[in-house]
Amino acid sequence: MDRRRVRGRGSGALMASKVVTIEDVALLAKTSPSTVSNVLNGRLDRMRPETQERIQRAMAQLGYTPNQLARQLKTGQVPILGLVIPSVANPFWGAFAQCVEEAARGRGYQVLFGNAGRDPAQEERYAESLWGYGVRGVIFGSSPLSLDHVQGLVRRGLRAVTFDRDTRGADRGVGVEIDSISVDNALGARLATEHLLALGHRRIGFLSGPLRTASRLQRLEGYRGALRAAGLDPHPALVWEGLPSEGFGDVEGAEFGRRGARDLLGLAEPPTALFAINDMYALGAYAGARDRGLAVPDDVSVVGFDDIFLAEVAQPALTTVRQPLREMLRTTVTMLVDRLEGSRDGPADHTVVTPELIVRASTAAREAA
Amino acid sequence: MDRRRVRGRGSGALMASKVVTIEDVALLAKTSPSTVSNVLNGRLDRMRPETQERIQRAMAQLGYTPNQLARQLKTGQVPILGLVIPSVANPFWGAFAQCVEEAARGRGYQVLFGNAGRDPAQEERYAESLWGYGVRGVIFGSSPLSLDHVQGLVRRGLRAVTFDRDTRGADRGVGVEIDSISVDNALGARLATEHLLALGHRRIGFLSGPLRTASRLQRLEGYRGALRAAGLDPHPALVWEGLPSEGFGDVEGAEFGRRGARDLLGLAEPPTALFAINDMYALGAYAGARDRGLAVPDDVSVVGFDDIFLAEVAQPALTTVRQPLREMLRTTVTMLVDRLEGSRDGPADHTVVTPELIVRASTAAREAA
DNA sequence: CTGAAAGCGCTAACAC
DNA sequence: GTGTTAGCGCTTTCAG
Repeated sequence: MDRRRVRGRGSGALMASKVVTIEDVALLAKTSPSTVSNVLNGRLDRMRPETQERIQRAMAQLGYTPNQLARQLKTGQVPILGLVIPSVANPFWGAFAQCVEEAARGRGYQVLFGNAGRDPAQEERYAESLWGYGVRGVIFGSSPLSLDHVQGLVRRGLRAVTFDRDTRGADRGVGVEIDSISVDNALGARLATEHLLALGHRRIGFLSGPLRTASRLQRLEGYRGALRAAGLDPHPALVWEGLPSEGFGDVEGAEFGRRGARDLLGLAEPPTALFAINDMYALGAYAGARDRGLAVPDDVSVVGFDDIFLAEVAQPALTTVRQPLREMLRTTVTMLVDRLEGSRDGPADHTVVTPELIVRASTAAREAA
Repeated sequence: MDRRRVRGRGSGALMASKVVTIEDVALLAKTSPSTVSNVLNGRLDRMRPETQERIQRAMAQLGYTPNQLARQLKTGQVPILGLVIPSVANPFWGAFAQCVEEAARGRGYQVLFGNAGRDPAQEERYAESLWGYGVRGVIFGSSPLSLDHVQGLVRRGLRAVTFDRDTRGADRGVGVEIDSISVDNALGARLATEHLLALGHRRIGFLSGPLRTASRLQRLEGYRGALRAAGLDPHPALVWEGLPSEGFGDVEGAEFGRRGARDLLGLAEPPTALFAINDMYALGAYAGARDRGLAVPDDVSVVGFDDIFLAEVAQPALTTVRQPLREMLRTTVTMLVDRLEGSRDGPADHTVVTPELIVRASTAAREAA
């Protein structure tokens, strides 16, 4: 019983907290720890119903909560999925995290997340620390181009899935197993650009932050490809990349979009339409257009990417390329958990899903002008 | 060395993962586990520099990551803060989580979050499971009116802080220690309402989801108080509460706001201004007004609450009551961590911070009509 | 300065 | 059926 004494001591002493253990329960229920453990693990067939009941009463009475730490120290891993994303403050990643959480819950897992702001060093630190907590599966949302920083962990047994990042190249290089899932970014960009082209636009701006991400590069390619296919020459001046030094603008996506739109629309020969790298940028572009005294879609058309829920509420409702987040993330979690639990094996899987253009009110035919 | 063998086995076997332990490091560095432990814990004064160096080399060579689980099994708690919020998909809570994460990181803590959708049972489940992981401090974002569901845990030693929920009453009732921090909701609502009143509005709608939260009730009171102070009689028909059965509309806040605005603006004697319970509702109200063929602010003025980053980007920019989230959460984390680490003690603290009205473009003087 | 040993709370053999 | 025991990887006295 003296185990009950206050624990914390020494400098920075952690505060006391009385902890009820399996042994306390066993004592009260007049049985042994292992039997209690058996009820914890659902092996009820190994005891008389009355024993079980006694134990359950004891647990309730003491307010017993199993110590997962101890439990997992044995099994070697915890039912937690790590989630590394640029920033939850961005509605897209917020929704992302939510979907992951729902899917994980369905499989009995919880989610430990970290904002890494797309900094590889930060991502690595997270992955390391997650590993330390017994987390054996992590999802990387929109990772930097290289995945070198997690290779070590992966080689040690970390199961990872990247979102929005086809890891096929990386795999070959180092021979590690990294599943990936992503939308067909090039196709999405092409759809968006073709839509604008069909509306008669010829000068189409590409609004993006630094192109340091696989998906962004692919979107740029899709945009260029569509332009070329239409016999147009992609003009570099119409591609706005922000200032590399300023980070990715995940939190301030809208602010970046605003600035970019303002810049692009201030050109001598301004674009009549803007394709934004994502919806936050697109929404920012609305404000940028307003700053220039231009109206969407009358003076400029705007297309986004992602179809976050704000796209529909926006004024005007945003035309955008939808990626089926919820479904994709359900798949992601399934892949990951299956790998963790050993029910899935074999080479890395690279799922690519097809995006869809959602036409709303932010795009219109080019003015006769 | 045979410890290195594959671990997983039995049904649902967890996959193998070779784990490097402190002992492996000690072996390679030709020293003892306790000395390695000492370098892990920064007690470098207890060894010769060369020993330390040997150890560090060994750790690097083996790719050693300390097992936090084991470590914390000893100390009894992990440097993780629990965060229970309605839904990260809501930009307000996303930003909230982000701020908490930043502040926590500054103190060496990570964040484990759960979406509880304001369901007390779900909140309790989270708190329980968090406790099981050794999490001893949790932040509850906008909790339900009653905190009974976590009292048990709190009595066992859980440190909690509630956001947006003054727990003074609860404290007295059960004698537990729950710190709280919130904005002065009544004042905020009053500021918003008075602003509208000053602009000449007399029929002001109150747009909210179910009033099952302390903060929402307080905002309603502030609104009513301001109306009465102006000699106006708060009309119940102008208070829109949604359908209780539909949940709080955290994810779909905007959708709720839209519906509510549509309802209110469809009344025989429609309001000329709307005070929304939060910015998401307010943004939704823009769409609702549009649905009725009304323009903001020309036909209806709209005021929000929170000042999420979208408020500024919105079209028109939203007039709103700002709560200084980042600062509040820094305080919250400080309070909590101080309690956890024993450097703060004593009775529960109830911080109430003063909100500020930010006037932007969504409010205008009432038309002569 | 360094090492040996005793647990933290739980699980999983293996006896009884 | 139920209890005993030996660790999981680490920290922490307490001896050397």
